[in-house]
Amino acid sequence: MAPSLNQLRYFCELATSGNFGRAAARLHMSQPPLSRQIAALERDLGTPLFVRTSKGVGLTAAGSQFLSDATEILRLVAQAERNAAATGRGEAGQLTMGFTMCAAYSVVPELTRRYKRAFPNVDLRVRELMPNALESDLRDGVIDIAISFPGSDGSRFETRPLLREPLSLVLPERHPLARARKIEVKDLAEQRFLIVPRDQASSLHDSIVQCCRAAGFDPVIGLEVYLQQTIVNFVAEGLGIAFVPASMQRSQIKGAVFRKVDNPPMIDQLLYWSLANKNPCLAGFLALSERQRD
Amino acid sequence: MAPSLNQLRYFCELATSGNFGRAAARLHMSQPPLSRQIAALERDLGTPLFVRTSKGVGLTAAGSQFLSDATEILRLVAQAERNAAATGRGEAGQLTMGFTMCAAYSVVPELTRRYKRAFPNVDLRVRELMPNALESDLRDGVIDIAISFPGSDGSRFETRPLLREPLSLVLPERHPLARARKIEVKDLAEQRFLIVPRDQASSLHDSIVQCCRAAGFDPVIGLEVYLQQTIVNFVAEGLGIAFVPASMQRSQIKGAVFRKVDNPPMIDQLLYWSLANKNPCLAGFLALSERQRD
DNA sequence: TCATCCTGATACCCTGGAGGTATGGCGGCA
DNA sequence: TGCCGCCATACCTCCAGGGTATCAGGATGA
Repeated sequence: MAPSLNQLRYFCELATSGNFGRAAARLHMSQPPLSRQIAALERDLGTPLFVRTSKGVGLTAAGSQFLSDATEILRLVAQAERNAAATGRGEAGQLTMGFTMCAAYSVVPELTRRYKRAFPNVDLRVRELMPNALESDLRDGVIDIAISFPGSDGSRFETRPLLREPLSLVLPERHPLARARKIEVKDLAEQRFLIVPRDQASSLHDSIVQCCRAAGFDPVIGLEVYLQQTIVNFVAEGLGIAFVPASMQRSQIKGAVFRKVDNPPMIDQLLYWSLANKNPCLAGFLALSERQRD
Repeated sequence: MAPSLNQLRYFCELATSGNFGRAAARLHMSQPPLSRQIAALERDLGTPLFVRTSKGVGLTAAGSQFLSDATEILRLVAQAERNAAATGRGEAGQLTMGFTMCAAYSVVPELTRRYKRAFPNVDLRVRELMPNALESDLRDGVIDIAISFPGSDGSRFETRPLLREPLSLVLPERHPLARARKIEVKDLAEQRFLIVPRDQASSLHDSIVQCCRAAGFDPVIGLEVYLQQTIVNFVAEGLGIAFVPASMQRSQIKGAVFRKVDNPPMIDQLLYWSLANKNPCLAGFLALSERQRD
């Protein structure tokens, strides 16, 4: 017969009290059942834990060994209770956030900082992913939250707008337009654009194309590039010009300059999550991201 | 209400089985009480641990957290049971052995080697002590076992003879007698003896003095020295000659040579222990030291 | 579409074990 | 020697935890 947790508690109290009567009082019970429980424990373990004398009890060698083990067990049980409760409330556990690289420059840093402060015991993990990978990872539960542009089909997920930011024009530093005091979209009609492929980030692609059309021309696509970061690098190398999220300016790339334009294309950063996701940490994150919006 | 160990067992089995019916079968119980116990556990912890579907159960985030904690707790409980039982049988725990330095050269190495092999889980500690300190340390429980010469008053303790060994004569290497083919005790009548004080090790002291008297002279005491090891060092320095346990030869001291003599003084190494000592490891040690004698 | 079969939950019963009180036996102490 | 404090034992009570029977709901296949 295995020991019960109550027996461990009784044992620890008796070991520290050194006397059945006092231990029983502290345990809010009478002395005889305590005697019996300790006797049963010793019988189950197959060895005496206490030496009984006329003025109390002392630990045997097996008793001291068992005292340290039992204390540790009771500590862990209390810990496990707290852990489970905290995890259930979303105050502990693990939360994985996926985002496209360029979101990392705008909302993600501030959001993670605030979340870590509000939920210090949650293990927050971040993953940088290609925009089209976010959807499958979100569905499969690889990530709990995605931060990205409006996608091809986000209808399966819940969304919340996080940020609406203008796109900035990025030019090679020796480009003639880099010296202009003011740039309008129609000035770009003859330029070669670097742009993300439509199947990767339709909203970003479409936003740029429609902005050009509103200015009276169809943009000339020089090269299709997946990552915003790479686009900026390629612009710096003189491969063309591009519209990228304004927050990309924070990445200091030598050879590329950023310029504002009138009526620029706009892009939304959205928060995606799945209602099927039962991670309790999710609720805390959503509450926090909502507060940020206010 | 705190969880019970049974609830932890039920929880772990259910978490691995993934289904109430199968888990109940493996636990040799019926399904309804299992359902109730799990429900009670969840109520006590204040958070659901499982998501129930029509084809089984899955863990929530709190559930996975609790699974790892509960598994660890159950492992520790089993471990604690084994520990206590082993300690009770003297197969684990701690045993402290005290001995005089010169015993370290004869019986102690072999004894410790055999004990460690027979009881690998006992933490065997050794202490080198002055002969007269052994008695008080044994009485106070600082050491469980003492190995020493017959003392002034060992009557309070149990004893068992371990070894009876002759004393060897130790001489400075340039001493005239060092070249003699044969040495008798009476040849030493004019020599200055280094000897342990009588209050430190009466039997060793008396054995030497009586051996000399049997050869017809009272030994000339040149210097009284506490430790056998120091005696050998002082002989090497030319301060006198001495009788020391033959096993001291293993300590290679430059400048000292050992010689056998006819009818040398003999000395016993005794094992001392106290009946009041309840350390379960003691019995194993005694059984083992008895077998060695055979 | 409905019967069937799986799932887990609920209602009710019954027994064993844990706690309570009263008391016994024993050693230390005045 | 009688008293006091210690722990163990005897006996009672009650409820927690297990059992059986059954319900409720979703999947599945004829």
